[in-house]
Amino acid sequence: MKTDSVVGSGGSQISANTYEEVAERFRAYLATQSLRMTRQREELLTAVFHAPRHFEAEDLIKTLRERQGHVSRATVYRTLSLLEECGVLRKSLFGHNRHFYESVVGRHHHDHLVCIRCGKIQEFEEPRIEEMQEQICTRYGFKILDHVHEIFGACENCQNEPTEARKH
Amino acid sequence: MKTDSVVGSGGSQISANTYEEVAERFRAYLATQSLRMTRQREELLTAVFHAPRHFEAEDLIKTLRERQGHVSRATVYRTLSLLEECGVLRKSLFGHNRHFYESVVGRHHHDHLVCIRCGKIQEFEEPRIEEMQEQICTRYGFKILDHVHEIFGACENCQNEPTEARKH
DNA sequence: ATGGTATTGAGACTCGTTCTTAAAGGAACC
DNA sequence: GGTTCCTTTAAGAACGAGTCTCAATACCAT
Repeated sequence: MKTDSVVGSGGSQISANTYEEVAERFRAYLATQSLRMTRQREELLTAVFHAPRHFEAEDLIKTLRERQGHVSRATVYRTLSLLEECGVLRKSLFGHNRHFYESVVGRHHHDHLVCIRCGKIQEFEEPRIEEMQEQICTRYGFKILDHVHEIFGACENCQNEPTEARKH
Repeated sequence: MKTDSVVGSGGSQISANTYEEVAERFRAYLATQSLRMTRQREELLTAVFHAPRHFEAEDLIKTLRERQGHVSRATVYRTLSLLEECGVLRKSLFGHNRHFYESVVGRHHHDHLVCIRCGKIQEFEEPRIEEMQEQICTRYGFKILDHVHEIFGACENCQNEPTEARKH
């Protein structure tokens, strides 16, 4: 996996890599699994490439529905999983229940500060935390496959807004 | 919130605090919200107190169903949220979708290594990570309310098991 | 072009969770 | 104790995200 090229923080497109590079990686992965490149998978890849930095599965479904080339819900979910498996996408938490995806090709690993009021997502990078994670896993003989590290709270703008009262 | 008494790692009961202390905290919270202590809420609290360290909402529903004092599903979820709000319970991730709860009264903050094969949960404490989190939030003017830091992977025992092949 | 897979769409289904509604239960006041 | 005014409850319907089923269709190596 190459993750050495870097992207400035704050952009809204997914990656510094070209569509062709990403498509190539996907195609290669499909080949290793004896899976095929189809019209739907290609269309999805394009949609993902043009999606905002952080998007939810339903967004993608909606986007694809609006175009002529319809792709079914099941296929969207199936393909998102494939893209996750081959390291093109990463799935994160948007609040305690919802998920969002983001493209990771050509980007450094990072985690998120999620504002629970306005939904804003701020990325952060902290290699020292990653390193400590590794140490912890070593300590317990645990083989790390994946992790979720999301911080929920209020972004600068939302801290001043009044809080809602409990509704009975 | 007092969280200064400590509990050894590995026990299966939830906390060093007595039931009365926890009940008192809950009652106090209810009072501040003009909510009432009811038979159901009391029964749930007892069930939570006797639940294993990490449990899911459905476990609790099942447990309560087996006793005479039945509590409805909706009430269980409502009460779990209340217990979370008042700092008695914490909700964490058990795999990318499922949730589990654990009691936090009288316990140090910790996070989890979750084995995705056998489901074993290993707790870990790393104050330096927490501290860095704080720093990051300060850097972005973010007010942290909550965080999720779960590491998924294979525990020592499960690392040797063969992996399953893709099913088409 | 053929054949053997892989893939797809549509909708049924699951699962965890929340909502709705009428009925029952507290609490405060008389 | 009775009245009044909430709050709470149970049961099941509803919800939303995601998965499964399966017959029809698309790939692609030959």
